[in-house]
Amino acid sequence: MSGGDESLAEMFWAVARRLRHQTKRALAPWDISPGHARALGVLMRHGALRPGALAEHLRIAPRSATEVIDGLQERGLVQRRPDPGDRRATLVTPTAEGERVGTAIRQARATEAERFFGALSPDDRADLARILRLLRAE
Amino acid sequence: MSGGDESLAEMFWAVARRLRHQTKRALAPWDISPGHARALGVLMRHGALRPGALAEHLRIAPRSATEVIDGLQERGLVQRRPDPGDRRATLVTPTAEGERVGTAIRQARATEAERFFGALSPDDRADLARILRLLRAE
DNA sequence: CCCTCATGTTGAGGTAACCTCAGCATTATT
DNA sequence: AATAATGCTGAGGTTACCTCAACATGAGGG
Repeated sequence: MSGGDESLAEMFWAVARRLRHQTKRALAPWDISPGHARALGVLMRHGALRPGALAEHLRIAPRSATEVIDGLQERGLVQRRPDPGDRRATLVTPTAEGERVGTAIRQARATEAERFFGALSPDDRADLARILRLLRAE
Repeated sequence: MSGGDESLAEMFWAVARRLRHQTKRALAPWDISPGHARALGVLMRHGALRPGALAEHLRIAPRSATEVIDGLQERGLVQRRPDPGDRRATLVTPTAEGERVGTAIRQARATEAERFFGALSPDDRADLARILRLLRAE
């Protein structure tokens, strides 16, 4: 029983590593780090966010969001503009280029995920989804 | 179809995060980083390793193994001694304290994994194990 | 109205975990 | 022997985070 569980965790991490490498490969064409891609994704879903709010979504310190935004801005993927409602604050939005890249990344990721989990039968996928939901919820 | 897969990946990462936090909690009593714990585990399984071999097991650069070993040595968990068969080389082994801590960590981790995956029915665990094996193998 | 306190962002500086490259001591090959 | 390969580590760099303090602005109480 407990031996079985130990190897469940091990197998889980082995799969996680494979999935991580694969997503990294999927990102390679854009030469963007997973962290930056994640931030861009959040910004695309929300449209405009203050650095502090972005930090919350990414679960990093506000100061660290500043750096992520700096990086994306250098690449021309996002822009800062003053928040019209609060002159302390800044709003960050994807640029047109950012939208383009973000969309392409989302699609590439979906394709890679399809390839990854496509190895499973539809039944297995359904089982996996159900079990993951259980493990996530708790 | 592809939508289902996208969220499979998302769910997978959500579970991974939960599992990671939990293992970190399990490690807290020993105030040791996941990386150090992993290295100690490898050393316990192999008995004595050269830094280079440890690096291979951990999939890091040889130079980085030196640093991991430095850290474990400072805490008194491992020791270096010259390789009797090759005077260029060094052998790294857990100290008595290292064995003690390593064993305790292994047990704590097994207990935590039990708690984590214990939420599943035996059937679900079997399904998960089978599916993870498929995803890992490929 | 003004004073204090809270909030939002960022500069300065730090840490952990990795990396490469070069140097030194050895061992292996020719 | 001389040359090449191997094993470790010093020096120094990168990335992705962190905390703490400064500064500007906003909000509430007297």
